[in-house]
Amino acid sequence: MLPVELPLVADRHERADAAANRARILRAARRLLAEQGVSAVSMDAVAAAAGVGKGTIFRRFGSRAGLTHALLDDYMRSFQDAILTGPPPLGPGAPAGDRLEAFCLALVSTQWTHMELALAADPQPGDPQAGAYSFLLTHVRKLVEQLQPGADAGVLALLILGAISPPVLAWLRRDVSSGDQALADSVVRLLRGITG
Amino acid sequence: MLPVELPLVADRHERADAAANRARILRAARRLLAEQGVSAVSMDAVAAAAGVGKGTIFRRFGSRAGLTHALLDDYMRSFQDAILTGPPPLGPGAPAGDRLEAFCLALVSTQWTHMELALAADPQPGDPQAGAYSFLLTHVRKLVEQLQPGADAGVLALLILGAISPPVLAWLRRDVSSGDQALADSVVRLLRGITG
DNA sequence: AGCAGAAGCGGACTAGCGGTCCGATTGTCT
DNA sequence: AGACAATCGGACCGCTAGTCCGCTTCTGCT
Repeated sequence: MLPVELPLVADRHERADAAANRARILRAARRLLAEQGVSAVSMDAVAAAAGVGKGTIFRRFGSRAGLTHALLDDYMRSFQDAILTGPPPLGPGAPAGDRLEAFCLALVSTQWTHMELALAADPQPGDPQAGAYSFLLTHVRKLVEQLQPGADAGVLALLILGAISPPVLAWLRRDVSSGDQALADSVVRLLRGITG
Repeated sequence: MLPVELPLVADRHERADAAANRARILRAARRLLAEQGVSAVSMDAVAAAAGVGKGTIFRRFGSRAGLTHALLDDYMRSFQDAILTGPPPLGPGAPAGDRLEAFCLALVSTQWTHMELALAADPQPGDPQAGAYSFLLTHVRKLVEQLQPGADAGVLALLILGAISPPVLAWLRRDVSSGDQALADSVVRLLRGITG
């Protein structure tokens, strides 16, 4: 399940104006998302902010989900790198329990930082765009397989990712007045059932 | 946080035709949801299926969220009763750990049965309609407080409910080929970090 | 350099959504 | 029976994601 070859990385021969427009679209979308929140990121709004026609966006990214996915790639790629080749405990080399804990805390932290984007990109069941998500899922499943050989690792992995999914974090940020430390403690505590 | 007085239970004097229409709307919505899935339940579709005008639905239920909430009340009410006054371990009387486990398994089972509805009613952060959800949250929080006095129970409760949230279950049903028993085992295993 | 054809572009257009509004209708109480 | 308020229906609004196609612009070849 290696890097999944995230799409749209540049066709062999992309025209210069097309490349420039893609960059402008991504920049505009990111700015809108950061400044006005997810509800402000309609395709029309992005097109207007980027100074291109709506057709251009759809030609480039296919759909709203495709654009979201492209935005996600940025920091997901570095997250994947940290897991696959970075230093322990996030990267290889540490015991599975430590890696699982580090992974969950890092994912929480990343999603917390990019909350608006994480919410927008939260994959719905059946979403064929779920490539990045399935990378996370596979990683967790492998760690759980080592930690709990008798369990159904696929199911457990899904439960774990659900516990720290973007909607949950968004609820937390809104309605629960707890520090980051309380959140980290809680995640670790919940994982103790798995990490042993 | 008692039963939250679920709304729309019948005004003091509701005209007979209005009551009949409300029943027809709910019946039609339930049928559409079961037969065609959540994406088929637009307000226009419900109106057509119920044989009433769209205005009637909005007069009755206020909004799409209100209608969803009304649909939810049905089985949520009995679920609340089972928790507040039913026999242990779901109801009062059993140790907190057993109650938490029983609660989670029962919630999974209920949502599994009413998957389409549960998905449609899954509250978004900041949703003022989240009354039924906040009942569940409070219940879990209280149990966690007993089990883990040192922890931030509010945060943990949210994480636990996130792990068995409707989107997670929907993913499971779609993409993971595991029996119900594997799911129950996994839930119990994850909770072991909390139940001790 | 110039040209031809492909690639890209923009924005009018469509279908469908949740939600509003108000003239016409209907039930209810006296 | 009659009057009045509650209720109804569906046209209408603003908005969305996504499509389509005539026009423009870039680029590789000669």
